[in-house]
Amino acid sequence: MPFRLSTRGHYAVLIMYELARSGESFSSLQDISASQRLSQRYLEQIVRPLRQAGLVQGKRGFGGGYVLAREASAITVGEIVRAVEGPVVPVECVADGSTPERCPDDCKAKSVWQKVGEAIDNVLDSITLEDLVRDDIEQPASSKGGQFCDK
Amino acid sequence: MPFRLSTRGHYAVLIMYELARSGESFSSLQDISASQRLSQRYLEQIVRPLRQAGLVQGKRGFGGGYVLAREASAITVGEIVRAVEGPVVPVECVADGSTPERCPDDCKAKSVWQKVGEAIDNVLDSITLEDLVRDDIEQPASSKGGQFCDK
DNA sequence: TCTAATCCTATTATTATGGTAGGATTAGTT
DNA sequence: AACTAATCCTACCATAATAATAGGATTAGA
Repeated sequence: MPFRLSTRGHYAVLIMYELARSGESFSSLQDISASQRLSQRYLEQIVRPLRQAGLVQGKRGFGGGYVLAREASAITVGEIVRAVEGPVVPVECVADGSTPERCPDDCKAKSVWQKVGEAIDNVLDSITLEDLVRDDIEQPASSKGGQFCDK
Repeated sequence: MPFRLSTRGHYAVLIMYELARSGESFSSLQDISASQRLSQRYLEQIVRPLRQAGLVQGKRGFGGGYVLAREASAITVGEIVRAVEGPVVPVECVADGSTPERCPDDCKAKSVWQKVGEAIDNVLDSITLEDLVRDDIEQPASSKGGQFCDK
């Protein structure tokens, strides 16, 4: 189906959401993956680009884990997704490095995909981690345990 | 690269664009694929769901081909993409048949993906084939030949 | 020194993508 | 009637991306 987000982007947002809920204290991936059936090993791979992008800070050794590198209000979902998955580019010919030979300037469909990309970025950039956490407070969860999607 | 559209959706729009330009006369896939290096056999597969969705009308035999089943102004890019690729569902848990066990009701990220999906649909549904063709008339192409993207 | 944790680099199974291929059917042309 | 251009239908396949798994190195608190 079109315009799919892979599990990497999906899980990345969920990890960041958990970190935002944990506030200042370091959360281990073991804890984050424990409440769900997600592989800790897989989450390690997903966290790496988040760290490299300066969105989280890792602390090694006993008692280590991750914290948000910034306030939750200063981190958008868009930053998270792009850090893990790269830029939002629905179709090749809209990408930065796309050669004009592969897509002539007068390609009319191009503007459609550009608009789609912008619309996606707009939505993602308009939502911060704080927004996600606040919603959680406003309408308290009826079910205990994790709030992750999918497996 | 998140939120990608596959070549099927991409090519489907380009096919429909060509049919919109051809007006009432039947255009063969051979003609449409000839100006580009797209496989006619592959286009056949892409056109089928368009026909099944009632967007185009096929005519067999010598001199056959395809025409738009409706006016270009009554066909949106969204219809085309969804006919070929299925509904716009960025993440599984937002899909219609998604089981609640796989995604609890209180999943906060869910609302994000729903908003993204709606934003994409809004853009795609706001653009008709006529819009694409009209843009083409307004700024006449400097290059002759096809205006397709990618290979 | 033990252990819990982050880090780093491969490897792998599954799935989706992007086609190709073979043929059947339809219908105009000669 | 034969030929040919086209749509139709079904299956198959090679490659790439996805989604993990795995082995191990490093760090640092207890």
